[in-house]
Amino acid sequence: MPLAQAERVSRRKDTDVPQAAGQANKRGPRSDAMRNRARLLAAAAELFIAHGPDVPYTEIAKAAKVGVGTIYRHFPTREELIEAAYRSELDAVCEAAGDLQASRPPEEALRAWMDRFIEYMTTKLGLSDAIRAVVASGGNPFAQSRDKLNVALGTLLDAANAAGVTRREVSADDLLMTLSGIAMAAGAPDQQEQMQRMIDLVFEGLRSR
Amino acid sequence: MPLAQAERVSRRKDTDVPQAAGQANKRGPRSDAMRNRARLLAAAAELFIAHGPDVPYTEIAKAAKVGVGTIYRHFPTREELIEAAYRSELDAVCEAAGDLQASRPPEEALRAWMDRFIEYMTTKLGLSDAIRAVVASGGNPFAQSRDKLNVALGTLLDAANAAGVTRREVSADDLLMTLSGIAMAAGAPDQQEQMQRMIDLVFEGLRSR
DNA sequence: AGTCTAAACGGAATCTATTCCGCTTACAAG
DNA sequence: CTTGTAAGCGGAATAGATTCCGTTTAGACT
Repeated sequence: MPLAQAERVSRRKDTDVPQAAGQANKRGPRSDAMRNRARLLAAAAELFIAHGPDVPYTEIAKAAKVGVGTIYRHFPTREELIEAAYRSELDAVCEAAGDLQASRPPEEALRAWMDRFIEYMTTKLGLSDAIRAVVASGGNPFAQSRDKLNVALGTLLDAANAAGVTRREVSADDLLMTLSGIAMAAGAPDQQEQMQRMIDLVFEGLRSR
Repeated sequence: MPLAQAERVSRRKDTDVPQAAGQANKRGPRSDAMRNRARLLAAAAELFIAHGPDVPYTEIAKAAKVGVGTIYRHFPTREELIEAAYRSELDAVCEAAGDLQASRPPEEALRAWMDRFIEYMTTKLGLSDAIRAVVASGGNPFAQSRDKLNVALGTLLDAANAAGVTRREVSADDLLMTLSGIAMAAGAPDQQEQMQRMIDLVFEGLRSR
């Protein structure tokens, strides 16, 4: 049972290093490591599009000209790899928040973004059982992206709050997780109808009365 | 990519057989098959409790004195096996609906059952990433159980509707799926707090205004 | 009792995931 | 320009999942 998974050290300065605190941290990632990571990402993105998210690691490794071990080193789980490969699209979802906010009334903008997010989840991530499992599995669903998403959604939510259409008690993160849940539970992009109804349900719960 | 999964024929009379309709159906399952299935279930339940939901198939097969092939024949996915093994507990959840309804006002009963259901999901199913994935993945989350759950929840929902505390538009199945989603998204039985807030959110959406 | 057929079986064969570790290399310090 | 060393690497080895197919058997029919 792979409960505790290894964590790569990132280059952030003040991560919880066991030793003394506040010391300038070790060394950055090596250049070849960065090269490999980039090549891996490129190869993976290509293969995912071509053959779905279940392509064997050996294939990806071969395409990227690295050993399988290297994949695991950079992306301990398949989902992290998938997430990273799709990161740019997720970013687009986040950016959409700004546009929506600028072009529509708060309530509508919020709702539209919710739909957009779910669409992303079901389309891109929905392809894979595995990724659902991980998005689901506790801790840090979309790792780095979660923060960004929270900011995006938070903005919309604040606006809606300010406009008095939603209850302030609901946090962006709770809403985000609930939406993820819906995406996962509803499954494939069919189920469209049920999914809409589920979002409606949540949206209703969000609304101030 | 294991998208379309084989389906066993059940002994129900009028399942969607491709051939001519309304004809008395083929033959029932063979006696040895039923024996094996029962033994498999018993062995699996025991091993799941003892070693978690990830016990290798070979172990289960050995314990049940069958070949691995037989496991796959009866339960094409690990999750179906797990679900079947835990069926009785799920039934208990369904039955709880009756008790709750008898002992509490509709709104409270409904809410309590929602909590109960989530508890089941996170406790029993929450153990395994894999099962979340499948519960999630499209089609028929908990197969046969889904019906039973819908009936149970439906009863409570009807009562709440009758009492005027909830909006009639929300169907039991939509609610059920939304709850599953929450259970999956929230992950482990920690996250308790966030989960409660998410349920609150949905419950609020359910309430008539 | 004997025969026939579809259902069911088992487990070897195959495929993929994941770990592990000895070798290689970037790069900082001297 | 050396050299020391931790970071990084590859891929063989291991372990488990899943498929496949030749063999066995329940049970219907005679």
